[in-house]
Formats: sequence, structure tokens, C-alpha cells
Amino acid sequence: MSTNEISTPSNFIKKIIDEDIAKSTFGGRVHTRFPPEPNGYLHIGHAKSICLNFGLAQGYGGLCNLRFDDTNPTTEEAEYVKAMKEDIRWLGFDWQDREFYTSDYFDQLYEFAMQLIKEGKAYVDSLSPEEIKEHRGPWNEPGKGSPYRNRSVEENLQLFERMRAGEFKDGTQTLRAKIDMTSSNMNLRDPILYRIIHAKHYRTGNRWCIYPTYDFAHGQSDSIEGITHSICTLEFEDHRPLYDWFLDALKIHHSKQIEFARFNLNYTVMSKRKLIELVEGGHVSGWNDPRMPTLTGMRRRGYTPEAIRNLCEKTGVSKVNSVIDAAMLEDCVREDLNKRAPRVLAVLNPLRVVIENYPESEVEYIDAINNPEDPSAGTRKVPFSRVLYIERDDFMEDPPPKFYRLAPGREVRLRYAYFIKCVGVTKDKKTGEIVELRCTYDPETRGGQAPDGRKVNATIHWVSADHAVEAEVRLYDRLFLKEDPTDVPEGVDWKANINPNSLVTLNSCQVEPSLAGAEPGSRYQFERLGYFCVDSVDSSPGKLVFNRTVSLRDQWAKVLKAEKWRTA
RNA sequence: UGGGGUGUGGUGCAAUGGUAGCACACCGGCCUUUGGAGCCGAGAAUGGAGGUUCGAAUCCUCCCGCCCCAGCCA
Repeated sequence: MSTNEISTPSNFIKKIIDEDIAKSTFGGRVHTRFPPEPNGYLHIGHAKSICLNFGLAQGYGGLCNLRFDDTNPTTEEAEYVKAMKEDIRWLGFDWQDREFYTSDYFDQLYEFAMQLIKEGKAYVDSLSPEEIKEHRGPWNEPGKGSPYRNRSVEENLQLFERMRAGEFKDGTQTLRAKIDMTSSNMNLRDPILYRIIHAKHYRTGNRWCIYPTYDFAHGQSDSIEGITHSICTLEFEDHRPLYDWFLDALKIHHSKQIEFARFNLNYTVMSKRKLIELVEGGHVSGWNDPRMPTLTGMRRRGYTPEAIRNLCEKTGVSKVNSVIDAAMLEDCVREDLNKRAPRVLAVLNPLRVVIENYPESEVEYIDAINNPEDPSAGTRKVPFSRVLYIERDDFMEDPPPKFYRLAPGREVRLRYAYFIKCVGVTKDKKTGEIVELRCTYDPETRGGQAPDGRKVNATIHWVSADHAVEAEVRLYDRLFLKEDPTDVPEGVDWKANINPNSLVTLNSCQVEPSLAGAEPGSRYQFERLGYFCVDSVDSSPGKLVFNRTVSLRDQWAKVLKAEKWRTA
């Protein structure tokens, strides 16, 4: 698999692995793991870790385990396990039969704890949480040892057994490692190994009332599974000495912890607390709202796993805190969809057009290319008739110089069909709103070419009024107006940065008839507009609902924006 | 304040003593039956100050900035 390796960019983790392979540190093995805590939904930040861990294993011909790190019964649920598995599979990764749970190791971890007690390396502390905090001290002063620090092995064994038996209340006793209360690394000031939590665990039920902490569980779980490279995020850097301490003290397989920088994206939030706030505050429709950075939301939005994987690959791996530009994500999505999304004609804001010189009852079927990037996608027939809909934005009564679409007296091409010329504008007498355009077509231009060689400046999309299918279209945009949504003045809620136009729903869009039976989740390019997918929740054969995944790049929008600046 | 980590164009990542490169973004042009796609081009960076060296993003010294750690969360 090292051929795969050469094609993808190098990074510091690969260098470490290369060295380990060269020195045969782990017998040349590469075995990673993705260890989520099942207490929420996976988001794009997790995707980075998933791609890294599974990708590394793939690239080196190794293995990657899926391990649910479920040591805290108060926050974890089976529902999350299910959702996470679905998301990881959707992303394109397979853990085969290697689906593990830290809770499966509770017995073994308990044995490890006993071993440490017997060796005088752990003790039961009867200090209260407040007292423990106080003894630990601030980071510029050494901490003080607990008065219970030197209990005998016998007493500790007995107490620990009583902890497990449920004889104590939550928070009254802990098992701590005896390391160094004066360490400048707070993690080594006698870290807690076990705490008492009388709560039902979603997998082990009421079998346990003491639960290992992350520090005591993670490294040992890696060890049990024979993990070679345990990749985690930067904030665990200070925990590495502890990670190493446990494995050394227990004299068991020692995997290597490597830390990398978390993946951050601008114009969104990633912290669980904030995501919950968005959901519970009704600012989005749920965890799978297409504007959410969750994998379930992105899937519903129409993003492809390939695009997300490509983004993770392209953004590299380092130890510097960084923020990826949402434009990068959008570029990856467009790059992928451009190659594979079939093109269709859809009118979002319909403006009725009557072709005055086109026969009343005639219908012809015009060939349209399904995907110019992929000739094998073939062609389809699109009905054309006397009354059409075009995009309201494609007509201006009094166009500025750089607008080269339809205007009174002007000729444009209807995609794949004819040249039409605007010969009249019908307005609502009261409101003055344009309700209809009167046009003529040139029969000689069928297919879009004029025999006399005359050119038009624009090609616009259209649908036949009688044949079009009505649809709802949800135009999604970035959820926040600011790159950093949490950047608010003192006292202002970060949610004030929510983009009020992040969702615009259009109800009477007209799409070409071939879309009538479109499958939920299927993706299309609406020509000249963007990429859209059939909503997997609300769309039905009787009522099509499309989500805008991402718009097409839009030069005209840039011109408008530039004009706005100039006139502002 | 103690400890750990980290600084390369606007953003993200390369370059481990030898011409600072790639992608995204931005700007200009070409092409175009999608103002899409594609193609071409421009601008733009080594946190700072010293030092070692023929030569420093890279090695040394000092300084500065940013991030993480005082949960019985992970």
C-alpha cells in the first residue's frame, strides 16, 4: 500500500511512522484507532480524525479500530453509537469486526488498578472534590500530598473493593495514582484513576458504580488493542507523560501517543455546547439541519464523502492551531460535484415568457447534454413550447452595462433551444411588477446556433410552463456572518452573528420534468445556479424539495458586489 | 505567575544548510451554447534582533506573539 502513500502529501505523523517502520519499533506494524465518546454527533472536525486514522492505516497496509470511549455513564447513549457508526460508514471507512468499547475493558482496567495498588503506586483518597482541588494547588506552586496518600496496600485494597461494592456515595472516595504532587505538570499531581458514579451505564448497566477516568482508560485500551500510534489532539500533549507512566508502570504494550492540531472551520461553530445551543434554541431544525457542521447535516446538505475526504487530505496535518476557510470546503464540493452531478434546467424565481411566433399547441423535444464533463452521461430530451419560465434575474428592463442577459429588444439564447428576442413587457397595472415577457424566437436557431453566424451575449436556462414540475427549493448559505462566530462585543450573545439569510425557502420553483421521480439524496447541478440535492427528510414524489448544496461560482455576483462598493 | 506546544503570502500546508513551492482566496486575461468548467498570468510570506556559515525558514542566543493545562469531562 505504500504506493498509495507516495501520492498523498507527507506530514509529521507519517514521518514518525516511517521512522518506526524503519526501526521496526512495532515490528513494522501500523495500527490506529478512532476513539469517539458517544455523547453527541460527529462533525467535520471528527471527520479529520477519522480520515487521518483510517487513512494512515490504509496507506501503510495496517488496521484502524473503532473504539467508543465510554467511561462516563452520565453523558453517553446508545443512540449516539448508532449515529456515529452510520456517519463513519458514510464517510467511506470500514472497521470490519474491530468495533470496541472501553466499557468492554472495565474488568481488565480494574485489574490494572489493583496491580498499581499492590505495587504502592495507587491509593484511595478520601478527600472531597474541593479538598482535592485545594491540595493540587495552582500551577506556580507545588501541591500538597493528601493525608490519605500513605495508606497501606491492605487498606487501599480493601477500600477500593468497598468503592466497587457501592459502599460510598458519589464524590466521597477516589482512586489516585501516587506520582508527584510537586510536578509542574498538573496531570502528574496524583491523577484520579477511578471515581464513584452511581449511574446506569448504557452498556454495562448497573454492574459498576466506579468508572475509570480518561487518563486511566485510554492508554490501557490502546495497549489492550495493540495500537501502535495513538493519535489525538493537542490538548492531550500534557497528558502524554501520564499516558506513558501508566503503560510503563503496568509493563504492558506501549503505544505511542502523537498529537496534532484540531480541525477548525470558519463561519461555523464546532463546540458541542454551541451546537446544542443552536439545536435547542431552534436556530436550526436539528442536528441534521443542512447548515450544521455535523456529518449528518452535511450529508443532508448534499456534500459528498469524497469532497470531505479530499478536504481533509488537502488541509494537511500539523501542530499549529489553524482555521480552514469555508471556501476550501466549498471548492472541494464543487470540484467533486462538477465531475459527477447531472445537469438539469430549473427556474427558481419564474418569470413567464410567451413566444408570440411559436405555434400554440406545438411541443418539441430538445436534446440536452447531461454532463459536459462526462460524455458517458449521455443526453436527454427536454420539452419546449410556446409558454416558458425563465429566471427573473435573467431579465432587466433597464440593464446596466455589464448585464448581458435578456432586456427589451435584446436577443439571448435559451440553453439548447432557440434564440429569443424580447419584444414586450407586461406589467401589473397596480403594482407595476413585471408579470410576463413577450418574445419572438428565430426558428433557424434551433439547437442554439444561428446559420447567419450572429452571436448572442448570453445563454439562459428555462423550462416549459406546461411541462415543468413545481418544487420547493431551500437556499442554504453559511450559518454565520462572521468568520469567527464567537467574536462579539462584551455582553453580546454569539448567536447574534447568525446569518438571518442562511436559509431562504422558495416555494414555486419550476424544474424540468425529468426531475419528477428524483430519488431522495440524489444530486444535480441546476445549470447556472448551483448544486442541489433532493432533501432526504421532507421530499416526496408528490412534493419535491431540493436543498442547495453550494452555488456555482458567480462572476456576475462579483460584478454586482464590486458595483455596490463603488456606489456605497 | 509554573509547565507544555507553536509561529512561512489573506487562509491552509510544503521546503530539515543550497533558487522559499503547492492549494484555496483575491486580481487580470483567454476560451465558452452554464457569467459554470477549463486554460494562462500577476500580486502576495519565513514573528523580531543578534550570532555561526561561502550560504540560514532550517543551527545557536535573547526577545515577542498565539494556543493548551489548576474536571471526580474527554
